[in-house]
Amino acid sequence: MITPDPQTTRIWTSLLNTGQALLEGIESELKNNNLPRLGWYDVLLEIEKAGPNGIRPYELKERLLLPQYGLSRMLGRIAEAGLITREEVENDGRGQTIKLTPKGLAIREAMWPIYAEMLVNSIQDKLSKSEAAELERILRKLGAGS
Amino acid sequence: MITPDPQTTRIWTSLLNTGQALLEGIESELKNNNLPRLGWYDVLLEIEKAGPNGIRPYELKERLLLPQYGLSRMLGRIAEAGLITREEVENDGRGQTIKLTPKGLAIREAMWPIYAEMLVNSIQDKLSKSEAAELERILRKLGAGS
DNA sequence: CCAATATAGATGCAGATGCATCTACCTTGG
DNA sequence: CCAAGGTAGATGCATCTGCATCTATATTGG
Repeated sequence: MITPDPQTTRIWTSLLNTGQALLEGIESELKNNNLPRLGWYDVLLEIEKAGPNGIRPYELKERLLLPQYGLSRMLGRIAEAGLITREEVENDGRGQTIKLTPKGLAIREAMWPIYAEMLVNSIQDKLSKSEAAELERILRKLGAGS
Repeated sequence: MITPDPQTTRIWTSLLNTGQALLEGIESELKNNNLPRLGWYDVLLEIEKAGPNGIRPYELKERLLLPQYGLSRMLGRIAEAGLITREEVENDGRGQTIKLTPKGLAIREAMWPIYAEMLVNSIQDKLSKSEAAELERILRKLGAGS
């Protein structure tokens, strides 16, 4: 039977734990500042990047690799909070166009400094330049051709 | 304002994505084989390691770093599935002792080959020995003194 | 033109998680 | 001995996720 090297197991657990710990740290900082969860950040940013014409949910889904039902409900909650609007689409009766509201933009911008500071403190400051490069390279290898 | 190096952001996203992808891969393999989720594995293994005298939930909580309420409910579900028993404790009327049933042991053992194979395929085989060592070292640095 | 099929998005249901709180029991200081 | 505080574990509530399925519209092959 195939048995992984103990090192492999250690890598696996610390990969998962490290990611989780960082995530929880960021989430908790956001919550302390009465800001939405990190998941919203990516969505808001992606909508913002799409520009004033807005973006269709299915495009968001593809770009962010979110499951369709998850995105659908998240957009519902984000819209509920007044951070986006959902408009009907001209030539496709099934679809909708998502646009950022000023409030949505403001919230996204308010999240960034907190997010950024956590990234710097928890990752950047802990690694040398060469370690960072090495880590990036190895993670890319792990992700590739899964 | 503090702004992370783009490299830092890339590391963060691929750290999270890689971990998520591996996790989903393993979970999905387990599900394909009608086996429980990975979360149960750790719990079952820890109970198994505790030996025939069983283990108290609060010890499990400490060893696995699970939130108390999460563990409590998870033990409920695992017991429901007949994989563990919960007995009263002699000298502590508040507590209970968790023991693995034969079925619990069997399930844990059935999960391992699948888990193991995924670890080998998704991590071990993708990295050279030195990359693995380097990754382990760097992850440890990231986790330390958070 | 239209039946079959595909696509966009929503939703009912079950399971899981976080948070706060609750109950029951135990320990300790006066 | 007992009141106050601590510890073990459970649970109500809201939120979130996965899965399957549903509705509505669009596209396509005959």
